[in-house]
Amino acid sequence: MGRAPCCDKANVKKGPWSPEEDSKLKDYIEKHGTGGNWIALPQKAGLKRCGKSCRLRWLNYLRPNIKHGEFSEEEDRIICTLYANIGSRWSIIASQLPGRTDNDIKNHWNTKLKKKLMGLLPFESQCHQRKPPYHYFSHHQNPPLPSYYTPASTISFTGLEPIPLAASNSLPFYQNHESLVSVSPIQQYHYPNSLQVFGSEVSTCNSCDGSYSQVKQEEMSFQNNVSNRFEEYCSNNNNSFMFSHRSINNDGSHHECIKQWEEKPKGWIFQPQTPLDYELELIYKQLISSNNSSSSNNGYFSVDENKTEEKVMYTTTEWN
DNA sequence: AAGTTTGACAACCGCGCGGGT
DNA sequence: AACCCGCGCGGTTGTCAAACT
Repeated sequence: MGRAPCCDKANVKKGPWSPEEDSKLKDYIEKHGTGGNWIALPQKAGLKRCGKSCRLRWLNYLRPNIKHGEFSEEEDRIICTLYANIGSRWSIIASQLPGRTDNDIKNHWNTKLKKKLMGLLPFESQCHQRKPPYHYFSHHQNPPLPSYYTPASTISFTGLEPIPLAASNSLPFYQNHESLVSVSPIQQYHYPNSLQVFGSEVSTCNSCDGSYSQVKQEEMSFQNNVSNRFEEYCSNNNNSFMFSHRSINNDGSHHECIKQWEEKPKGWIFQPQTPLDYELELIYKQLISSNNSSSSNNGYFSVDENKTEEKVMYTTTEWN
């Protein structure tokens, strides 16, 4: 037997609140208070609403000193710091931000801050979670991704052309006629003086058939080509970067390769520039840390456990 | 201009906790 | 100790407007 409903669902109004309902609720509470009983309140206030609905409306919208509108950089920073430490305890986080409600913060996190964080995650982690960080494209000439990243099913490296970027200090992108390799600058922080190249999430490689050797050669050639371009870039920018990647063969073994995006996404770049960006980077590091200590869901983001091996490989490889 | 997609926000739902009996 | 019940929380869904195609 389930729990008895808190109200008669058939006789309560649902959906958006009208100004009249807001007025009734506000007037009643200002005169009489909540009386410590939300269930009984709607009837007393003359509202055809569930008590829980009234409570939510009051707490999130009608009560005095509620702050609406844009979150400040400082508020974002506090949210990120607290989230990194305690996770999605929205009520606790809200208690540190006067005028903000837990619902408000939760929505803000889900619609903005989390997406920003997702822009810092390695590609493999992003593939199973959220949409690409579209807003980071605005700084560059590269057009946005047309849709979700999709796994590459073929590998064909015949050419390699750098993709010009608007910002002269941005890291380069490289592509051949079917694939594109991007660089994840965030790795620079997780592994000092190192970077990794990453592409599609494909976990098996069709280079495992009879033509393996040839494709492997092309892969290595492509990788070397990118490597050379990269070293050139790095030496021009006084940095020392290395990159690599592995694919999982059909038999479960690994081999080194550069991954690709089949739909020719033009890549994205994120470089920390503000205190908030560094807060997000902190969360990113903690995610990596928790990924290393446990192969299961870290509690912040759901991660496909089938990808754990690859994910850990990314985060434990030493680059010198 | 119309249809579709995306983003932001509001609201709902179900569960666990804790106080009262 | 066991049960009931309301509250609060976090996850999820719904709605609507703006942006995009």
